Amino acid sequence: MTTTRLHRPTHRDAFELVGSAFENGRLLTMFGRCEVHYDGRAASTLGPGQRLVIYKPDGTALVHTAENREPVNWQPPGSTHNASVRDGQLQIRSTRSNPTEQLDVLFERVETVSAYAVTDRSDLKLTGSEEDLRQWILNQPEVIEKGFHPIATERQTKAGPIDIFGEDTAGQPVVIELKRRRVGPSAASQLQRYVEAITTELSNPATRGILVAPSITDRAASLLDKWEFEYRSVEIE
Amino acid sequence: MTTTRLHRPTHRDAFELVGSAFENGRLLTMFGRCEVHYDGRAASTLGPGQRLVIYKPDGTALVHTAENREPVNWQPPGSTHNASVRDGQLQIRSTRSNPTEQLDVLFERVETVSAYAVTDRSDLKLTGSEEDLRQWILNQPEVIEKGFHPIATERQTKAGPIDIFGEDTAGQPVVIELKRRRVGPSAASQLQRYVEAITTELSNPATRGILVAPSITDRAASLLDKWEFEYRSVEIE
DNA sequence: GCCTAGGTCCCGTAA
DNA sequence: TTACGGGGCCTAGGC
Repeated sequence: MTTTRLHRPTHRDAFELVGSAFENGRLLTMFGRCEVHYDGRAASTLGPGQRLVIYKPDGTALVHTAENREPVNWQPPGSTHNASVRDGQLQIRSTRSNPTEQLDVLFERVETVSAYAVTDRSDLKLTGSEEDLRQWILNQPEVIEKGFHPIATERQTKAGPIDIFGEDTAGQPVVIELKRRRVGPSAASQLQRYVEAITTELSNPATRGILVAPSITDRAASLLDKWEFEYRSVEIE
Repeated sequence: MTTTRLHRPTHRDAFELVGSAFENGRLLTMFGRCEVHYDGRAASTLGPGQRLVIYKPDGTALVHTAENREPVNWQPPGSTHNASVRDGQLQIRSTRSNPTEQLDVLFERVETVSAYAVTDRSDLKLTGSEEDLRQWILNQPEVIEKGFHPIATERQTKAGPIDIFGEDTAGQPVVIELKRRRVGPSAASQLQRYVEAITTELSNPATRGILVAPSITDRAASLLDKWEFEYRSVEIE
């Protein structure tokens, strides 16, 4: 029996199903009128209303309204769920530690509960990431400039790892920061921190910084200008 | 009739329900074996497996597996959903423009479909945000230092808006960057950009920068040190 | 529409 | 465990 469903159950019947779903590692969906209380890194309350609530076997909890991609409340994976019936409400509490957080969903009425056994899965294959852009550039370094010679990826510095580190035809060090989409000021600052670290480490003030991205905002461009860094427009494919 | 459900429907029956749910602004959940294809800012394929798929009346689409808080695939609000039956599969395509993106969910078998009418709602009240921290500091500016005098919040500069701008007892400008949680290098760089902008704008090299957060990483601390900025540890109550 | 930064960001990876 | 940066980030608020 892979799916168990109840329509407008009593709190006690819902409680039974929910409890066994938590025990048996089922994926659980609930729809009904509820209020939600969260306390942890922040704190929130959500007054009564109809929501779709999802509990996953990995400890995730999601409270969704009819709008937006983001859940209005949630608990990350690693939490533990616990159901109880009290004061005429079905309460489901999800707790975790580090940080200590607690999410309470109080159902006044449950419209539907469904428990699914998820056995069949496969993994996502995604292309177009920053990693793909890096490989594409390493395969044709001339898109940076003629004679550019990559030496290392993820080269460690005191400021963190550099996306691509290399040398130009004059043998000067080049720090490349890659972004797969349009960049703002933070990417320019990130590049600045890396160039600063390499300049210090190599005692070579001729170290160049190049920001590689499909496009760039005005403020980011003026930061690059100030620091005498360069920009290469590179579209991902 | 607020809820309509089908268990192991034919593709044609599911198609009917899905279509009317899209038309009538219902919140739709589906569970079944499907594959998923996405193309847009990136591109991805997800092989056959059992997933929970959610379609919202605002155009949101979510594909959830049994793990993680994040959907494995999705479409943001503003997309339009369209169902069809072809090649023995129930296909639901969600498209949007700017950027142009397309999400196809191909159901090989639908275990459950549910359509919910969501009429009852209320809004989230959240506390503990950076805005709350700002108000708390404005009410007692001495937590920054004795005699600190706030002048403006969100003060505009060429580099962007400053969280809190003020003066110290010596009448020197003070730029405050607030963070509600532990900060890393990016927050220090952000502060640096603002202090730089104010220093230039006021032609006052004595401009002070203060980072206010519950805690700080070593790299962030050494950046503050280099730029001669200060740090105040402030817990959000 | 773009820009900027916050977020209970989540998430993976490396130290 | 913490630190750091990517993300199809999403979302809100300005302009």
